[in-house]
Amino acid sequence: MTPVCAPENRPPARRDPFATLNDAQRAAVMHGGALPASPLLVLAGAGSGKTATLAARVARLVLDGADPQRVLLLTFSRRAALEMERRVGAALHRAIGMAPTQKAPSLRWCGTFHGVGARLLREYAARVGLPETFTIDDRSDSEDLMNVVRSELGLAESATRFPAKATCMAIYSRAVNSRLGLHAALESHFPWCARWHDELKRLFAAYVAEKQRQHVLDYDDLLLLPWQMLGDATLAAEIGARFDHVLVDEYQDTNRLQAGILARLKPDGRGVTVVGDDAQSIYSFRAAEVRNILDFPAQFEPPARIVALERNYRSTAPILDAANALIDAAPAQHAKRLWTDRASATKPSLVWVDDEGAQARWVADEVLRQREAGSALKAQAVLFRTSHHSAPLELELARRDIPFVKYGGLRFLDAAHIKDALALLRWAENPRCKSAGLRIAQRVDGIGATSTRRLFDAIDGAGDPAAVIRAFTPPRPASAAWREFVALFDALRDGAHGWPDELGAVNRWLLPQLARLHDDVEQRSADLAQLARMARGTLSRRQFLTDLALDPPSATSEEAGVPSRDDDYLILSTIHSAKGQEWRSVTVLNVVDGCLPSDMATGNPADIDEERRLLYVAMTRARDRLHLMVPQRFYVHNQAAQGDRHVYGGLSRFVSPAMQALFEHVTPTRPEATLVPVHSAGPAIDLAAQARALWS
DNA sequence: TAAATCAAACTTTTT
DNA sequence: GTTTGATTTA
Repeated sequence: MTPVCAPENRPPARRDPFATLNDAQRAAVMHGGALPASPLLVLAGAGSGKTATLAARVARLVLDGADPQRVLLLTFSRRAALEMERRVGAALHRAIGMAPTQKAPSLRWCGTFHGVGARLLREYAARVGLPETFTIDDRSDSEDLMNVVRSELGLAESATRFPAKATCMAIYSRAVNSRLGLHAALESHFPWCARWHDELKRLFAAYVAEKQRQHVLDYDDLLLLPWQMLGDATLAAEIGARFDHVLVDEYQDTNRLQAGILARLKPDGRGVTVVGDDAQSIYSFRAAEVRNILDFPAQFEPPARIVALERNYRSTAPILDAANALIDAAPAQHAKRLWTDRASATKPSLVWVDDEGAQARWVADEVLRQREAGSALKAQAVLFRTSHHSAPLELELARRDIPFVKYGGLRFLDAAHIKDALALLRWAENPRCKSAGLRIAQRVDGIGATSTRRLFDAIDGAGDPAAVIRAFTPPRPASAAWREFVALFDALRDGAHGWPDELGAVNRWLLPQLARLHDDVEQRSADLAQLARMARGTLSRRQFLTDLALDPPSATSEEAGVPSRDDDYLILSTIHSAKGQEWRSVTVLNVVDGCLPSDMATGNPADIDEERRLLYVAMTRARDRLHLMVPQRFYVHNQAAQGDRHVYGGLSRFVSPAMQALFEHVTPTRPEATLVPVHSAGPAIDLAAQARALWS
């Protein structure tokens, strides 16, 4: 974690929690004095104490009399929000000299744009014509709904293939979040779908109508609707006046819609602080717009003040040199240069291994070596571009009994049985919700697609959807099973079991259905029990569903296992999920062309630049040790055209010869001599020619 | 006629 | 391992 006390290790002064800040940090913290100040942009390089500075600024504002209830703090993830709240609390404790047991004033408005958006929409629902009981569809629910509408409009049967549901959703989302509209979204990011413009427009209109009919919001609505709400001058003034200070973290990863919300909330920028680093912008696939941070200062008259945090407290000089060399090759943006005084004789290493198997073995060896040398597993992380890149390593770790926790990729909530349980709750909460209903109805033994369609045709026209569900006559063979389901549904509607006990009833009903459909009921049953445990801390079904939709558990085993708190485990994470974190030792897998940059992202120069920043983010997570792994050969699964095959990638194009010189080169000795060096000269004998000669 | 069952394809990154 | 499409079964 980035230290609040700078490395000089001065004892923290009791009444001045800011004594340890460096000059730039202090400037950011003190900017503007007590009243809402002119806008401020803090350019915070990797490891420059960004979180500490932002937390200190909030603490300073509160000490100077700001009302914590009137501070809006927007973060990128719920995890970052919690961390920020903790740090602000700690800084206040130190400043006021509170006992550690005393609670610091809590920040009521600290969360993600989506989370805060959902909250505002609930509060203002009545005034903007929204049903107060709306539920939130996650991305896969939205895709399912898009698929339903797509079929209803007959687009699935087009002579030439119409974009798949996920693509349709991506286009819709891009059009909304970029605020550029359908035409521009297609031109810039989906040119191969541009000829479907008119059909897509029709599809999206129907999709929106369907959401409204179902009292359902998707992720994009949580930004779009607040933005539209703030388009009303009266509401904008009223809501804007509720906040004296608005601070936004990770501003480089906001999209135009989010920037629009900020602008409508605080048109003159008074009291606004944004923090970020354009070199770490890695979310453009989610329509994040680097221009937000680049153009921020000039939005205002006079322009916003810029403070750059350039001193890196995290990494050793050789690691930082390598990272700087990498990012220097990127098109110049906000100019800044990270420096550190953490000298070290240890260069980062480039580790050349034969293939992914050798990579997994080497990493496991190295992890154990470092642990023997006194570095806890938790202080070490292995990062990778895509979730499945860690699969061989996970096997190797399991084989050697090395515990690990994986962040990113497939989530707990993505498992089919967990979705079933949540869909059941969601359907009880909102019987109009089709993505939930379609899923659940078909879990009932004897109910399939046709019966479900008939059911929803009836629901669509009805005033009381729950009554339709109760009165529905299923096909004869399914009637007993349906009665059983309706009994559960009614109990959930009436709150007969109470919250969170009703999850027990849900699981009792669901398990037999799962047993019928899958054969690994044990694990699924354990997952459902885990879900029930997670529900314990929540107040109501609605809150539980909202929380989970907006803040899914980020690690596959974060909530799953029962690893006691002091257990030591290795961290595995996608680079995206590693944002904002740091470890003593970082190993990056598959630093080869095709993985980094991903072959999915080699389309245009902007995509390549983003892949470079991704590697930059990965490298700058390291404090003392950094290893970039270069398997000479790696396996590609299930390619549409050729099936599984090996690919000879070679070192990532981002690691230029000049940059390579900044690394130690490690070539583990090979156990056997059967491995073919990739860069050997031409073959001395030509077996292929001999084989051909047999038939000529 | 509808549901269950079986075979085949598909997996970037995430609020 | 899940989702989709095709075939078999009630």
